[in-house]
Amino acid sequence: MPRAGLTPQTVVREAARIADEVGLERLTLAAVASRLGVALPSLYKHVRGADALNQKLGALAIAELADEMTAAAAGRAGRDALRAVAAAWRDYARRHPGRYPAAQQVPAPDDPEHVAAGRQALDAIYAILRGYGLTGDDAVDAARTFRSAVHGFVTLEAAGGFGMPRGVDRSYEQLVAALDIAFRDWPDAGSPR
Amino acid sequence: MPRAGLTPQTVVREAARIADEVGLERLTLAAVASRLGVALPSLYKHVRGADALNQKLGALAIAELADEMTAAAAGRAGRDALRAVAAAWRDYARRHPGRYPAAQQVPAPDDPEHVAAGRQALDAIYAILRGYGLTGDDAVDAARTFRSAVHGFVTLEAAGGFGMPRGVDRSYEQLVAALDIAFRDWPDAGSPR
DNA sequence: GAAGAAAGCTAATGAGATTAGCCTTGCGGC
DNA sequence: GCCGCAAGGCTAATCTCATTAGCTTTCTTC
Repeated sequence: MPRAGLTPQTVVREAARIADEVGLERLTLAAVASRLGVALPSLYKHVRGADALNQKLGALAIAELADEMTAAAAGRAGRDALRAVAAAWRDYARRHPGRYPAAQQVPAPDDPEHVAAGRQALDAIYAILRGYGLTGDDAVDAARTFRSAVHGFVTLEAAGGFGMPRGVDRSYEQLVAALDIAFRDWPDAGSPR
Repeated sequence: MPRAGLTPQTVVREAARIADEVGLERLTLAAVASRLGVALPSLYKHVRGADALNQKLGALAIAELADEMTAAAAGRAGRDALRAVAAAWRDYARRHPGRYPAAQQVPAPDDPEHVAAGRQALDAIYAILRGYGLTGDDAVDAARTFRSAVHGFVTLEAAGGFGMPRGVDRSYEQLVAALDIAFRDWPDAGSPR
């Protein structure tokens, strides 16, 4: 029998596809093995186990997300950049409902690519905030606010948490507009920086 | 041997305690049974299974959260109410790291108490927004923005997603201040209401 | 063409969820 | 007080999934 020719990468990629199809919480090693046409224990030659697969999936996802955020920000500034990155973020979460939650894991310190991808995503946000004149502690606070608002929105949306008939697209536009207003008139923390 | 004297309520409450101790994802029927001093299958006389327990846990949690939000809002208005409810929300999430994520499930339509608790939490938010003069579609958008920002923040915080040394308490204050600014100067959607 | 590492396999173990079916407790009605 | 019976708890069995151990086979390299 010829070999299946697996690599850690093919395993993680298949896991990503399955996660998007059935949801991250229903991703199992058994399903990955079945889809790749191998017996379950064979996967252990490529990944350390279910936890490690999850972490690698997170690294893949945050790298993809960071790339799309960076691309969206390219050539834009201020409110345009804010809107483009926010749209790219939500779009990624909607196209990849399984990968997206995996992307939110804290990068594993022993995986330099994971750490780098996390930093790239964060850098895309800081670049936007520079356009609003926000730096230092203000930028940290504003970046956390941006991440919170956008992440919270796409998470609640994915969970079906928005029941009212009011259009969700419209609400997201309003949320982004609210961020724009807040960033333009960023509240003074009332302490020296 | 005397009976253990379980009820659906005692089972759910013990599950809530365990979830807070070890995390919702590690909550198992086996652990609940063990803590209650019964065999695992005995639980099925009180809850339909693991999924149902999770849903009931969500109902318990959103009811608790809604109560604390309502209490925080009592006697306050405007920015004070906003700050108090936001603080109560984050506080609940920190005190109950296992219950909190369960509280985010969409209420089961066949559980009237669950639905009512969800509505109560939402009403607490609408009450705040009325203080800012936000009603109708604006209130829907603003409520989604508030939920997104606060839920996103506490979720990222719980996941350890804020790595920078900047104090997280301070960032939360700034997020709430940003919401205050946005609500006071709510962006016009540019369409008739 | 042989050696050896790498990749796959089967078998075994163990946690957890679920279902079926038994046994007993303890309450309500007499 | 006692009887009946519903409800609560149990054991046993089955299933899925994760993990480890150890065997076999396939490539690759010299």
